[in-house]
Amino acid sequence: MDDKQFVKEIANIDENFAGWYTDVVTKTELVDYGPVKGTMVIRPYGYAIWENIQKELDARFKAAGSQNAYFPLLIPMSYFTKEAEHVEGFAPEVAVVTHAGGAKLEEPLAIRPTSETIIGTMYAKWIQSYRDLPVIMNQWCNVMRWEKTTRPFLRTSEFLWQEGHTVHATEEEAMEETLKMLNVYKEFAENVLAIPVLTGRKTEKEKFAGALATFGMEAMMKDGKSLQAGTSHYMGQNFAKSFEIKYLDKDGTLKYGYTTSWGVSTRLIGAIIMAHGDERGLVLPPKVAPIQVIIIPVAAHKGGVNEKADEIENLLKEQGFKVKTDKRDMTPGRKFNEWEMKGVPVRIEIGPRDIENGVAMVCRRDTFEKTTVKLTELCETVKTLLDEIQNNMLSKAKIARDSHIVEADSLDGILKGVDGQNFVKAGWCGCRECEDKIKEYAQATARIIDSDAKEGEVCAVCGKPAKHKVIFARAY
RNA sequence: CGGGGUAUGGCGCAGUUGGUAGCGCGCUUGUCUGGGGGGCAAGAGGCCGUGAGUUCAAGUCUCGCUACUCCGACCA
Repeated sequence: MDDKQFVKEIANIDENFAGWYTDVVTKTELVDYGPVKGTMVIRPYGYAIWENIQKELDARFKAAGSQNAYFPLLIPMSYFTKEAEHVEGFAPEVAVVTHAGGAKLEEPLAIRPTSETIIGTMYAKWIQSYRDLPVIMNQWCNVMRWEKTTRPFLRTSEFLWQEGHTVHATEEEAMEETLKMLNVYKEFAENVLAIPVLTGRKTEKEKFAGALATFGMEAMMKDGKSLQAGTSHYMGQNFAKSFEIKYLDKDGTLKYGYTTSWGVSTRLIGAIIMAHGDERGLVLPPKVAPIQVIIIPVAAHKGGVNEKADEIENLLKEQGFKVKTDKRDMTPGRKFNEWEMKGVPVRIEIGPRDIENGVAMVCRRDTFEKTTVKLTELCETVKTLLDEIQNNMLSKAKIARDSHIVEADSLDGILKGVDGQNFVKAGWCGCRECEDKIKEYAQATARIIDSDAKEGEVCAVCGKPAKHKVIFARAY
């Protein structure tokens, strides 16, 4: 399918959202498929988005007292068996190296699916005293999980992420850290990615293998499905006990630490695509867009057009904007469409007529609004426009999401809700059976525990008194 | 792991009752164009996934294999 056909076929993105997503991802040159099933090659345009995400997150982590470090890719299999729930949860999806150096290895090596085990082992060596706490480290790396079905960015065998791992002296402090990082993610998602998220505790069924509590942030995609966009786990002393992370406290007794971990991945790029994309392709929030302003010279064969475009480019670059001038020998219309598909927030068209009048055409990606701007006011306009687009994208997404949250008090109500592409808030008694019934009946899972139930509220499944109000949704 | 589908040029596809492959896009060259996916002209590019079988003859029919994909189950 060529691009022209593509645009036609995605005219109604809700019709086949998954297909729309896959096409956008490949056609905008974000990724290519790797030779190994389920792996993706992140191309420069896609990777640049990731770099922007990294930069913004890293600043936040450091402000929260975290330091970056790096731990090995290969983890001895025996490390995994130390924490029973953890190994049970991850064993099915761990890829294992059995041979190296031309011989079979004595002990198989796991390719990290997550690094709690190896980091825990190292922390145990490093931590002696309460004076060593807290330990707050983060690593940017790749991990591998052999999933059965994969989709670029959303679920790939190998993906890039950051994983923060912390150790604290007390339960309170560790829980505080868990929630603090969850809020860092929330603030980041909303202010940088322009994606509103719901945060809250996960149910037992949905929590991380080995954690005492998992908190997550869930974002609503354009088709009403939910995407888990980040998680923060409170491990209690589970891992500390398995890996002997102990410290000598002020009172002279040896105590186990309390650990947490938190992570977000390249899945966030998928979230951006599915939360903001429209029938013409990607729409990137200015704060993560690899190119914020694309300049398109029109009738460039005429004298002075390319020179003017260069002049504008340099002017904007001096102001710190990410700018590119597209001088390829193609018709302008074609370039318009291409850069729209790639989600560039602002487009500037400059041709002989404009130069004569001392103006340029400026078009914004989020609303397609096109205005004539005096060249002398261009920098100002672009600056305001980028801010406006960033804000508009968030408020648009918020309105879209809030209008798709409904309440239900029965299984049928939940089914009807998710069929209508909604998040459904419902009472839940807290038992696994009812949760499973909802999954079976409505293909919806508990995304987060929204709040404690009030007096008189009942479980939507069994009718017994509800423990919590939970957000149910179909999920990616 | 269960059920369905697909495999033909870089991409998307067509190929009739068997007769040695065609279309659109892209690509190359030239030219006119250029403010929303341009026009004209000339080109390049294919062991039809793979192994066997039926036949004078297989992209086409039969069987096996492999890969990919969709829907379930499983999961960030």
